[in-house]
Amino acid sequence: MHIRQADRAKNRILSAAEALFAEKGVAGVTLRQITANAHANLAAVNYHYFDKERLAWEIFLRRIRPLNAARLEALAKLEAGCGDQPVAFSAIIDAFARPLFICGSDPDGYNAHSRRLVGRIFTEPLPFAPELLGTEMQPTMTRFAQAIRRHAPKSSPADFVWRFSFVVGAMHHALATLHDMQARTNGICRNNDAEAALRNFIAFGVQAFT
Amino acid sequence: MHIRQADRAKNRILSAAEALFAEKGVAGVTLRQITANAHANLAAVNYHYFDKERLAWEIFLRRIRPLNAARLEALAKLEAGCGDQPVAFSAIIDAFARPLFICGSDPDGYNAHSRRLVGRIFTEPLPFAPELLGTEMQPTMTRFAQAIRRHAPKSSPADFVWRFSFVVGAMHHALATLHDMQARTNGICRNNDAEAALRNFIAFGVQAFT
DNA sequence: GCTTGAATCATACATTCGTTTAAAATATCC
DNA sequence: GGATATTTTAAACGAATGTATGATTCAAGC
Repeated sequence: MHIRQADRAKNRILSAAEALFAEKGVAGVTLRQITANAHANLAAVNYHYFDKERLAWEIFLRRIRPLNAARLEALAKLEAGCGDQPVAFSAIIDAFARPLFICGSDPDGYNAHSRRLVGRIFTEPLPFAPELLGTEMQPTMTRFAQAIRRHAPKSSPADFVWRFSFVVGAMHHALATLHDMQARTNGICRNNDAEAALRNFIAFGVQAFT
Repeated sequence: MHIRQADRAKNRILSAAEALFAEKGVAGVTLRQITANAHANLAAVNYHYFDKERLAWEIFLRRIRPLNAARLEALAKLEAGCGDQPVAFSAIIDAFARPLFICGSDPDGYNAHSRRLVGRIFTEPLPFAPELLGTEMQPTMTRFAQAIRRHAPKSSPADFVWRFSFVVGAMHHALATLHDMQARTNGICRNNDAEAALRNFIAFGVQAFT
């Protein structure tokens, strides 16, 4: 039943637009490019997503929401799992970063383009960026900031916040540039090597807070 | 002599466009917005800069070129200054970051918008981005990577390259989001506090490589 | 098989985009 | 101060943009 031909175009548009937005930014992509890559009609975007802005909103939300849910769930499971004994610090960083580099339980085609898209979130200039960051990202950020601060050597609030910001920046920059690592490292790193990125980032993040 | 009224519009366009590009990205800004903010005529952009792309090119180059020159000069002076004794490691990170956060000898109106613009360089999707990064950024990057690697405990080439990439990412993310720190740190940090950002980043960078 | 609702399609709309033109204004130099 | 070069201006251009329209095709239920 219901291998609906109906939502095929709708989903093709979602994938094509995600890839294009990740490469060129939302403002740098036209609906005609999207529908051409998706092998769909121009009017299909407005039919299925009302307008370009809501399409972008849905694309970002489709990734951010399950990602942050996975991060919070991993952190909760972590803190609940080991009773009163302190949580392994690297496990917190892992819970923070792994869903961004390697998709967890909610694949839905999470790929290199998705990573690059998520890496754009903080710098992509969108009308709904403040709301998106405020409602979807900020709670997870403060939640992890608290967890990290609890398990790391104390420093002044300002020092800690700066450090946290740097670590987040390193992570998102890595996501946004993972597709181009080979050229920028003179061939030492491979492109889109998410496993290596995650492994190295965890070590990096652990050290940053200790 | 020659306080030319002539290039006033030319310079006003440069400043207005830099601020707008920093906020909304190149693709998200129209020539009409630029010329309106610059109190100049629409045709002035094409007259003084030929087209929008060359305007963007000049804007990025105006910042990157003196910045990288200042960084390389600071590093050279550092290595020449202390004979055979090892260079203070924090001084290398300082030479790397200071020209980005606080303008050195080549002000020319370097300000909060300039920082945000420079912070965009790695993620801004421009036709000339590969060339810009390759010819202007890459040499400085490899030069500092060598200097850092020489004065830091040895690690495998891959590990070091990952770490270097993370540090660069942290730096550029900080530049790109410095304007919005107060909201994202629940009021702990001030907006556009470049001195605090630099101070904290140096400590962060030193630790990342030791 | 026919009807109904949804999806796709070709096409056109009104704006807005970057760019061009040519005249008006301004600065520069002898 | 008048000739010359440079800059600014208003107006318009074609092309490209997001969106809307109405017909057509498709899938499903009775």
